[in-house]
Amino acid sequence: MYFFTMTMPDETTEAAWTKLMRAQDRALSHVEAALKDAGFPPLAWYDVLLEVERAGKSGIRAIDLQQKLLLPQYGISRLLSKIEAAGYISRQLSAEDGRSQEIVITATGRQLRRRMWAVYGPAIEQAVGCKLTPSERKTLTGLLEKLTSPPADT
Amino acid sequence: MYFFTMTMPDETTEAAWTKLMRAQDRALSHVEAALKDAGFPPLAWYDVLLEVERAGKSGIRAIDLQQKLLLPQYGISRLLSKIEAAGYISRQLSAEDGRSQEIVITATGRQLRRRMWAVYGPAIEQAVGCKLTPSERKTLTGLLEKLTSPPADT
DNA sequence: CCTATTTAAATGCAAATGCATGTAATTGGA
DNA sequence: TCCAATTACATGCATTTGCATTTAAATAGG
Repeated sequence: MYFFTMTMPDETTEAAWTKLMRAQDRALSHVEAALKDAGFPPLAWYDVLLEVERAGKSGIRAIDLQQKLLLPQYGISRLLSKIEAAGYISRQLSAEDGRSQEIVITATGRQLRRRMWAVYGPAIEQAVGCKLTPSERKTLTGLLEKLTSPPADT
Repeated sequence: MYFFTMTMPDETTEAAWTKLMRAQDRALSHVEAALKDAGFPPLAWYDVLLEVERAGKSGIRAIDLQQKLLLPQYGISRLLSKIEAAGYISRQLSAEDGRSQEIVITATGRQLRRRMWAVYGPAIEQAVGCKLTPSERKTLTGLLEKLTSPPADT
């Protein structure tokens, strides 16, 4: 038999929670704004292009993208439609699985990704890199990593 | 005369950026899901109710809420409409400034905030508190605080 | 081999969001 | 005092998102 206490957070937890929300919002806003100012599509496009580019010639299935990018199924579906319509990727039916599709990056897609990185990279540097020392960045990464660890059950 | 280098992020910066995005997404999703599962409105409602409650009898102006919560002007405007329609706050015209309104929490609003906290608190504890030691939480908070510091110009 | 279940992806519809603009009150010159 | 600029807030419209459902293909069980 178990007693389980629905423990309330202490001040250090509340503070960490709040700062996490604020810091992420700030950093993300900065990056999204930089992309938009430069006339580029949203960050999500970059993430897709990067993964699809990494997948190489054989491409990647939508469902695998979905898992990598942690987006809902309909989110990926519609995102791919837009990126395809813009000519940066192509979707071709999978030979093995008729339900599936292989997504491949196009030449202009590769180009767009590269040009976006020229804005995205410095924006990350401004939002995160230059605010912390290398050792602080490692510490931060380690602590955030712990937060991402599998949720304690129930 | 200045030379300015658009520096690219190193691996530690990229890692910190990525983890920040992931960890925040995880934590926020967990909390939002907990609230939704319990039949409560989104987190933003809580934030509003808390600030309005803190403001006490005299209330708080929409624009002050806007600054505290870092939401766009139209976001606050519509959010307040919904929360008011649900009966948790009341908006009354300001005596001093005819453009402005004083927002005050209602009894049921106070009650809702308290009931939400019973879910929100433990959810934060699960998402953040129990994953880190108190000293780690303090370190994390400090590092995130640095990220929120004013942006380096241009 | 045939049907029930599961899986991959698309989509209709309603709600939420972003952007630009509108309205009304206040402030700040000249 | 009068009018232009600013400030506080609301809202129309287009886009995006979330949810539930649909379609079509693959798999599993008998």
